[in-house]
Amino acid sequence: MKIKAPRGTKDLCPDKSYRWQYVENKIRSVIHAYNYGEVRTPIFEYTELFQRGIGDTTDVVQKEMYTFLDKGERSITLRPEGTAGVVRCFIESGLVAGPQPTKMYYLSAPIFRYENPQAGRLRQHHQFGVEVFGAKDAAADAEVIELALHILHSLGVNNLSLHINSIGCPHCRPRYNQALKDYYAQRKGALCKTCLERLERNPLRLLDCKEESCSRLAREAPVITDYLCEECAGHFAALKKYFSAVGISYTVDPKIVRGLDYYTKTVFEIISEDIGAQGTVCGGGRYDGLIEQIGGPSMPGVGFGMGIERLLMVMEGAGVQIPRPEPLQVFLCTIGQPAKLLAFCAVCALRAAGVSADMDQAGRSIKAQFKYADKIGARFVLTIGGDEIEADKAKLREMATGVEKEVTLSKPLEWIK
RNA sequence: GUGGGUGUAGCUCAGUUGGUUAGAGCGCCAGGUUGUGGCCCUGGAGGCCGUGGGUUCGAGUCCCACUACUCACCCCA
Repeated sequence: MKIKAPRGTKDLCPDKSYRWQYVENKIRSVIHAYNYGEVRTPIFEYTELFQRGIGDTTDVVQKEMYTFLDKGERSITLRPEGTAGVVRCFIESGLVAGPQPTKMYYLSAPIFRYENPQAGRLRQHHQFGVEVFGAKDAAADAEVIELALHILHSLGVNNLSLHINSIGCPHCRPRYNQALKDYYAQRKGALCKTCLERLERNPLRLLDCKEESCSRLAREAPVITDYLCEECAGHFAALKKYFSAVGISYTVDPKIVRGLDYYTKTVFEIISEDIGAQGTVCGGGRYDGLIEQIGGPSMPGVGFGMGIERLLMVMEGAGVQIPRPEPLQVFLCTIGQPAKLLAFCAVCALRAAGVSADMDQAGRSIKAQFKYADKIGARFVLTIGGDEIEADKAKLREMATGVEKEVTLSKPLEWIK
């Protein structure tokens, strides 16, 4: 039985990794201007962190975590999202005592969820994400969303829509939940089975149901933005003002609820229509209670996660051309052992000077060496044999044109000019 | 966890109403004059036909189970 990669995981082979590097480089170059520093936290944490942070009753914590006991009987969990670990690090490292706000990002961080894989959904995926701690103004919400859009645009992705919502805070959300329950309680007959179950536990979820009868009810249901407290309503209004000030278009979508308990006030998703059913490329929002929840001071936070795999799918769908890496500059064909020694010295010298170079290591015929050089797309090929060694001259052949020029064998750095 | 689709060579796929040693193209390796790529020609390697049962004289082909991949629900990035 062949051993295969675990279900829901993907290898990234050399013929594709340049795409990831392109995205990563672009993200770094854009975020550089935003005053964010990179943070790298462990891919596993104590399980309790996620139970406290994400919420005990969420699907993620209840059925999607990779949790196990280590040899010291500690309950460990592979991180199912990025924010909790960064918050833990923020508190533990003492950054809480530094100047605020603190702005951090993580890039291509592996994320693990035990889900059933499908298009755009894996058991291990990778996220780019940002977190801003200690900024309560809606300017921070606006900044992270603008940052996400800026990065997407810089990657050539434009056919996306921004959906925003406010889900209130611990002061106003209970009132809305009650209103929802009252509304649905009078209409139980039209609800589907699962929605009847959701009614008590998480009424917000009913708004998202795809059943025809449920979604018809949802259209007439109370809207959360009508129930926001003064502070939350003001925050939401301020966010919209920032958007219109810089010309960001959005749709207010009361159906956006998010499945992580820590969100307050602003929540948003950036959605693509082109990559199948899992269209959310970027999602996030504000989490003003989380830092305190995890044992830090009472301090607001806002951030997002962006799925790298989905991002690449969107780029592919949009036909974005990603530049391929430079092919090998020089390949050395050799005949005989003395030529190999000489070639080895030459590739060392070329590489030391920053010129990519390689030589035959398979012990092949000259013809096969040329074929190989051709297949890997080498720009130049130079052949070394007895005659060349004796004369200290060799022909450097440009493969695309077939044009050859004579070079001095002992001076490899003069070959490529 | 639930449902649909699909599993034959590294890849894309053929394989007739079940019938003898399982095929093609591409790719890989090697040759086609002794030191030269792309085109062409020749040869080679590489498959327990996803796994396990069953029906049958005989199964890649029919039946069942399992498994993997895939799409979708749920949920999310």
